[in-house]
Amino acid sequence: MTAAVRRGGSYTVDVVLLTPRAGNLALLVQRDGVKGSALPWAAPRGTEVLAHSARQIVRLAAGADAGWLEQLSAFGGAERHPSGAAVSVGFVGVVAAAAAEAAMGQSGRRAARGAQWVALADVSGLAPRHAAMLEAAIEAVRGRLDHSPVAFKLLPATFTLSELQGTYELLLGRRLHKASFRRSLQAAYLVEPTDEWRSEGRGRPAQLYRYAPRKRRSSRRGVRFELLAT
Amino acid sequence: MTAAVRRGGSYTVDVVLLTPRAGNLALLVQRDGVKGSALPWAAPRGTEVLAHSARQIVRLAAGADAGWLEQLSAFGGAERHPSGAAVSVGFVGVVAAAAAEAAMGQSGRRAARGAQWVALADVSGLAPRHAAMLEAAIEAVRGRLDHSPVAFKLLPATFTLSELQGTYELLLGRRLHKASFRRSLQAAYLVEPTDEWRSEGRGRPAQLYRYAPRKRRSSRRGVRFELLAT
DNA sequence: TGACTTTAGTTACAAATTGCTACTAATTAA
DNA sequence: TTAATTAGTAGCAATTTGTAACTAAAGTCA
Repeated sequence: MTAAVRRGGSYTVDVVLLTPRAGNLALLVQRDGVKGSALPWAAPRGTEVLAHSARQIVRLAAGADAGWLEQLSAFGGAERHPSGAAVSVGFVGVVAAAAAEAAMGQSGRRAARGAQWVALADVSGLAPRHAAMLEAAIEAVRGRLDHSPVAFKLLPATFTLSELQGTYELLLGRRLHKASFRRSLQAAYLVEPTDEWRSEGRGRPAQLYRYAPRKRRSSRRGVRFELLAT
Repeated sequence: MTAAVRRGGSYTVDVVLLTPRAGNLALLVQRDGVKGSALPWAAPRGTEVLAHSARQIVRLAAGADAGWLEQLSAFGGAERHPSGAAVSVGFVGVVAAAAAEAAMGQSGRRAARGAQWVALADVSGLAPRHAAMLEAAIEAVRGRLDHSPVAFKLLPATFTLSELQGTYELLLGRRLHKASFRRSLQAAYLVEPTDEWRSEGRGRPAQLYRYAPRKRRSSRRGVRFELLAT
């Protein structure tokens, strides 16, 4: 694969794949021998649709499908890629906890050899370009949280509102207020209650909801200058 | 240039460059002979920093520097590029009206031959990949208007608040309310008044302002579900 | 001159949104 | 039973937003 890149001077597609794990975010890395970790990547030939390449990389490396997958941007220049490719197209994706676990389990292992989930805090030894992609990925997830169903794709088909809020807090890296969160959620018509309840140890049982967005118009509001001094 | 792309199987960098013109947005296109229009592009060799390539393309094609320039994403797959390249990295940029005019003028022409500004409504004959880039560029500008000083870079160094609001309206494609716009602007500490006033025909003269963002913390608010049903 | 038009800029207020505290509800543990 | 723990709701003060109506300073024209 590396040889193909060098010969053709082609490009690579690389994926930052995230999953929740023990209350934190974990990243899928490939560990080959003694060398550091790397994001899963490939060097597609010809005119394949970029998103297809990315989906294929996820399937091969994680042994599961990404619930959400979106392109970041292209990375090039001085920051080096493990393959030596001049340009790399980055993608971010998320995999639900259950799917990630299943593919890694001893029994039905479908993930690639050498692939493993590592807590974000413990990630080290990435090539410069991969480190840049990881940073861009976190920022992209936070920026698109309002407009993409990222959080919902990190959860199973039914979930409690506390789990949903916890996912938002995990991705945003800050706490949210319960009442405000639910009020905003209600106004957005994004979930509908099932008639199931889950009793998880102590405390009052929580009602399960499913993601079922109803059509509505986007609210056109005035401008909001979030622009900060450089 | 096309030959180089075919031989190396390399990538291209393409730029969607916009400027205000007669109350509308205009796009910089290259018209070569009878064939349709194309966005300005290049096929950098080796490990050049992508943003540098983009800046160079702007300078050569428009004969001026972009006031703001940001990467969109990579485009590949079935949508064809004029060069036949497998992947293209798109950029969006804006040029202030004055700079764009100066470079195109008969006297000090520094823009490339065949380059011309065309009103967005009149653009036609773009290759599929370039059409996709243009669409993505408009969306990107609207999405980043709150976080990037795009509008300010479209204006001269000093401007009236009505001109600034008009620029926002042009980019967003919808009207804004005067009092609300000014209130938000004030709260963001982005501009400061000069002691100059401009009298433009009839009506009360307007005070000139300059872009001078003051440091402030980004407001951390609760979540906002802008997510719409697909 | 003085009424009218045009554009700039401000004020004021009702309506909607938000942050937050304090409550009630339903369960397990002791 | 009582305490602890988690789910969910109510209500209210504070802030933000949409909007109409105002004042201000210029030009136009009878």
